[in-house]
Amino acid sequence: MGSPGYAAHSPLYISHPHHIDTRAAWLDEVEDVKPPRSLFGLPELSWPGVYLPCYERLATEENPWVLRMIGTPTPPAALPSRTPEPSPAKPGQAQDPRSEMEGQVEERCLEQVQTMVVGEVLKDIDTACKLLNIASDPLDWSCGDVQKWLLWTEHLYKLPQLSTMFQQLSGRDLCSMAEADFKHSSQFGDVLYAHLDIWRSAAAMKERCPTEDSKSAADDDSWPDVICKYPNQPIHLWQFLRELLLKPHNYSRCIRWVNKEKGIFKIEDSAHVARLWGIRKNRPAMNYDKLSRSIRQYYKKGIIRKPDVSRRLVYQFVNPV
DNA sequence: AAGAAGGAGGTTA
DNA sequence: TAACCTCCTTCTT
Repeated sequence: MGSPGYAAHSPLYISHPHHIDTRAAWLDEVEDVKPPRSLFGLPELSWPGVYLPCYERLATEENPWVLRMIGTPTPPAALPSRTPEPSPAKPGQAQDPRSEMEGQVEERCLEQVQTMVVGEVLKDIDTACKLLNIASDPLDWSCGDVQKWLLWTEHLYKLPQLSTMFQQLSGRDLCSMAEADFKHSSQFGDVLYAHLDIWRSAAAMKERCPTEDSKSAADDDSWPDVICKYPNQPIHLWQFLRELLLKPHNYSRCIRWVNKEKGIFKIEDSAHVARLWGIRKNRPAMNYDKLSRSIRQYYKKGIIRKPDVSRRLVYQFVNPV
């Protein structure tokens, strides 16, 4: 791994960059064990002992979907972490039917977890596509789309500036580059390659399972009708902010609900939110001064207002979700 | 210093 | 024409 602290090929890192340290520490604990990679770089499910604690560590208030997935946390002592797999029953030795059943249950649980993780990764990609107005398949990206994706990835995962190194490259050009090319391009080239790899895997998966994809898109009610029905219509700032708010496990570090029922939200990182908006609108000079001016234009229109008790960087949707 | 408020003119789809 | 974008001044935190 060329970049200290970054675990490439990990969807857990991809979706949860603020858990890098924890995950890195965890990886240190198990660095002698190298799981086989599957789709999205997930370890294969035949490797349960090390896999589960990872989700437990991700299960924070910022990752409610992980909490949903694992349900009641299993006490660490009960997890078979780093415990050798039970050895196969020797001929003539009676297999304990109870442990066999537990094994099957565990396997089913793990399959469900993997399905949900993959689903969440696909949703995250779907969200990014809609926010950026780009195709989900990197092969379809124009040079401009590549720049948008690079800028977005840089800012979302706090990577150093990478976009200047891939000027004039289309998505197809980017996909034709080997991991080594990425590594040579930048200190964080391997991280970027891992991100791209996940997008490509997702696109390949969508191609294989178009029905599942359309089903998940239909189930996702977090997008306003105006975006789903008119995908090429320009997104409004208020819609953009709302979509960031509806994806707290991705964007809570820059914008979060203070009171979702009342529609009150706080911009935690004004520069970051402005940058994301600037990427979306192809306005490199966007800053919070300009973004806030646009928000204030909503006062007269009755879309956003300041809450009754005015606070810095806190606004309120007039019509809450 | 950073943010809030709002006027005014410009740009884009 | 709407929805910003940009720049600006003045005031507040």
